[in-house]
Amino acid sequence: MNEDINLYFITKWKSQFKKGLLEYIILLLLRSKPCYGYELISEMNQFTSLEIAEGTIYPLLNRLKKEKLVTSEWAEMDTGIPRKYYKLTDEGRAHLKVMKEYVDSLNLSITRILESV
Amino acid sequence: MNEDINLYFITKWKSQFKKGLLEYIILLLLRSKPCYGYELISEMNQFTSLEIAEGTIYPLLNRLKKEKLVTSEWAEMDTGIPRKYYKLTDEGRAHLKVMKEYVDSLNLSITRILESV
DNA sequence: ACAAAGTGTCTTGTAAAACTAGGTGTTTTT
DNA sequence: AAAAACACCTAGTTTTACAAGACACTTTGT
Repeated sequence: MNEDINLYFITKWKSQFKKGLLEYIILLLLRSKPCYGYELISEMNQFTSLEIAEGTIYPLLNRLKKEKLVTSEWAEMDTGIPRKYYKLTDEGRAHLKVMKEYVDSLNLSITRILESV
Repeated sequence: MNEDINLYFITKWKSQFKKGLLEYIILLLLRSKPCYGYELISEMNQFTSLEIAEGTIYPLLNRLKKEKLVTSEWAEMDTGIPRKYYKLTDEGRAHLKVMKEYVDSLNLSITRILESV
């Protein structure tokens, strides 16, 4: 059935498809509670089929912090390694709202294309 | 209401968000009938809020052609400038199917996050 | 008749982000 | 004691959207 599928193309495409989506999902995951980086990776694995590398998430979180969409705070644990918790700011919440509207409108557009074309 | 929104961030994010999505939508638009580049730009404007530049679509179409997901053919017009029509191949259709499944599954994931987190 | 806007394709160079492939150190499991 | 999992980070590579052009023909407005 899928003998014609160029996996190299699909893999590359998936990687490109992630761009922007990842930022959106991270902010979405931070909506209800602060999370630390490693935790976000496992939440991502739990909720989606997206595999996110550590080399991806830490620069991404730093970007969000620089843009003031999140703040970060070290948390000493009773046991285990200290964790850096990231928390959504009011500004981040406002941006997330705009992003959600954009994503929703595009989804609607795609539905329209699927139905009419 | 939106005085806190960093438009530079949103613009950059939207551009990143397009990556991969654009390839998907172009293939989607080619499902039912061959189109030429300029036509795809206007269809894109008609169906979505995505603005696609000419400098974006022609390299993209060439990429799809190199991957054999589309073929192209010049068409002389009775009047007007010749057009290069792009047509989805069987291979392209198969890839589109895989891509649609991926997009759908991610949409489901996002819905799950929105509902549960 | 002439200018402007629209139609149509294409190229070059730049910016942004995911990923690979590392590094560091701690804690838990085997 | 060794291996795996936990937890953070960085540098360099690859890919792609986009800006800013070039080129050429056709239609519209004055």
